[in-house]
Amino acid sequence: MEEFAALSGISRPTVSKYFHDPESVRSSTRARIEEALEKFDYRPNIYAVNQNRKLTKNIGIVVPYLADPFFAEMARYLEQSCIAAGYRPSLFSSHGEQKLENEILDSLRSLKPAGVLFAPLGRASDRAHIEKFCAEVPTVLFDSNLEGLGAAFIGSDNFSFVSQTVEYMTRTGEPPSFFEMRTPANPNANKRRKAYIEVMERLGFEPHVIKIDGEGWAFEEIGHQGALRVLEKGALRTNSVLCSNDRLAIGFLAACYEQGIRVGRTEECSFRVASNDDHPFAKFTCPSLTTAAHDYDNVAGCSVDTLFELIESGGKFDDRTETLFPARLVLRESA
Amino acid sequence: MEEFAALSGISRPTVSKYFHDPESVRSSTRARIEEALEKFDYRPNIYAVNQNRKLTKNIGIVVPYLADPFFAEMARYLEQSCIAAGYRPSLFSSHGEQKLENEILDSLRSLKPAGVLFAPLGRASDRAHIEKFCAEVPTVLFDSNLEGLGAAFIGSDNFSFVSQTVEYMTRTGEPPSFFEMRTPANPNANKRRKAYIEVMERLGFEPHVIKIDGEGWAFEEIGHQGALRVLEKGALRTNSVLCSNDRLAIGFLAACYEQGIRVGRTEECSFRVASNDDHPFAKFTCPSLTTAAHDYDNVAGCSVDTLFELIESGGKFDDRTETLFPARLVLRESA
DNA sequence: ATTAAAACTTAACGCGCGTAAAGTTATTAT
DNA sequence: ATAATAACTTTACGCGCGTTAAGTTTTAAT
Repeated sequence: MEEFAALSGISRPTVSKYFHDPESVRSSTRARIEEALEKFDYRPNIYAVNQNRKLTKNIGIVVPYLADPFFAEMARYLEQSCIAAGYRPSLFSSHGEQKLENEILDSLRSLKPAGVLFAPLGRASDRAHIEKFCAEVPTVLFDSNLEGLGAAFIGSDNFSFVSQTVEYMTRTGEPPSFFEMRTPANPNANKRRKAYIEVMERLGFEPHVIKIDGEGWAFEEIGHQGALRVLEKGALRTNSVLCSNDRLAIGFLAACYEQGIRVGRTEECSFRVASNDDHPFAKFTCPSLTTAAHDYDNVAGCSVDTLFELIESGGKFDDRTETLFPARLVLRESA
Repeated sequence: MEEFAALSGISRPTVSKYFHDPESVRSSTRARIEEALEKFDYRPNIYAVNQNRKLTKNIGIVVPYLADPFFAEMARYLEQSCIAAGYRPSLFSSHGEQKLENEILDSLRSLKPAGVLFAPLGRASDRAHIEKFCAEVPTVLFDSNLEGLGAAFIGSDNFSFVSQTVEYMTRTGEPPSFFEMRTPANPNANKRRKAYIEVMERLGFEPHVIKIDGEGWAFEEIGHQGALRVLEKGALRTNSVLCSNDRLAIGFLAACYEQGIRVGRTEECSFRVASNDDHPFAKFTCPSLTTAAHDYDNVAGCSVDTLFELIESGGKFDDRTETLFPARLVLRESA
């Protein structure tokens, strides 16, 4: 930068000021710097820049499992929103591992981020570690709520998801069984089960929860295996199933197809499957998946907006807010 | 660090040495540092650490589109390999945009990475920009080859993919048409088309390439729309189709299902669909997708190994090598 | 015990930049 | 033209650490 300043004929502090905010220098100075910039194409080192600044433009984005298309899509949206707002996002995936999640948070401190958008692992998260992190770095939680942690939480209203799908299925056919993993990684899954039971009881039906075994993040495979077992045992009480999430449903549909069971809402079908999330590929399952869609835009948009507010208000909110967006029922062919 | 050194009773340079390599200090010193470490839990700032070091442990990983499960899976493997080797990976997605790809490379310089694993956009890449970057930073290209750029290229042998699928399909049924995007983003697509034509001619069949319209990375949707049009027009010469990649095939299968066309290799099916890639979800399509699988492990493993060699040999190879791994034909139900 | 080597400490500089203070020049207002 | 700002330059220090050189202590070898 010293060199570049000399070449442009401007002092280094002024050049530094220019890079912080081009509008903060006189237009004639700006012109000279930009002229030199074209000739020598210098760029400040973004990591050194943040070394001695209280407020950086860095934002950390942490998701639990990036190979899950839901989080990949979410991350894409969040990154682009941050860039549009003039921030520099850095994306991290915990790959489903607590150890990695902790390490990511630790190394995130070095980035001195202005704020962090954080979707925790959930059940596998190290609460104490995260609590400590949130106390030091302005953090907005999304997707998966850890009670009391972070300055705010933005997510989807699981009750809205399940009540819409259950009500739709019972209104247009038989009440569904609920298909889920025995030990779900994500707290949303628990809320969905509770919502299912509550809605079923309110409607005067007996809830029927099917819990399948399986660990990790290979939900399609777990759903597939689980569905084969359920179909084989004839463990279903009615002809309709509500899956806890779309990835399980993808596995369920594959199992039905293999078994020659026609799934759908038309007359020639013997079976109906619905789900929750509106996974990016839910439109392309066979049959296409009826599902309660996350309000992607609003959840992502509200998350970044909340973080920006948090940053502007000095990293602290008076009280922790929880914002939940309702689902939008997407009727396709499977139910 | 100054503080921490004082607290541990060891001089700062020695503490610094410890963090660089714990084995490089006497065991008694190491014990004292680690004791203090537990009491005060200090961590060096990873970005400041790299400031004044010629050789960092940072590795950049850049993929063209992270919301594509293929790249998500690849990135996961690469990240974990780097971590296992004691490096610190940073992951970036170009989100399909040249501008972003360029910016990522620019900001990657600030990281002073020991090396970069780079899957370029392909057709949309800014060759000159990448060339300049590769001249400064040790870079290994993977997945998508840009002739002459980077110290090495590791990818899959597209000819092996297509020859296996075409030969299998012709051997067990009718020769396939080839289904692809008119203007594919990725150079692999062009190689696959050429391979298809060559193999078909060698087998004595007339190649038949179906090009569908569409831009961007929403391949399922593009494949879906394209398939509907093709099926409507009856533009197929035989009852079998080879899709350029699995994501197009997922769209194709969805279209077939909607049209009531039974796809598969059994007798009651009127149609066969095969593809290339072995996308993580290819096992869960309906019917499950017969496809030529990338050798994920070897491509990813060889990419990191090559990069480590490159780093150890000072960032330069005598000549640029291109390593291609053959496909493994995965027979499932669709063909 | 003597000695050489290994490991350490102190001191100082460097990385690439932010930032504050004091002094100088340019611009705007009157 | 003059004064009051605004913007700039120079100087200097700080961030959090790597790294080197010179001197001191510890350890291992004879």
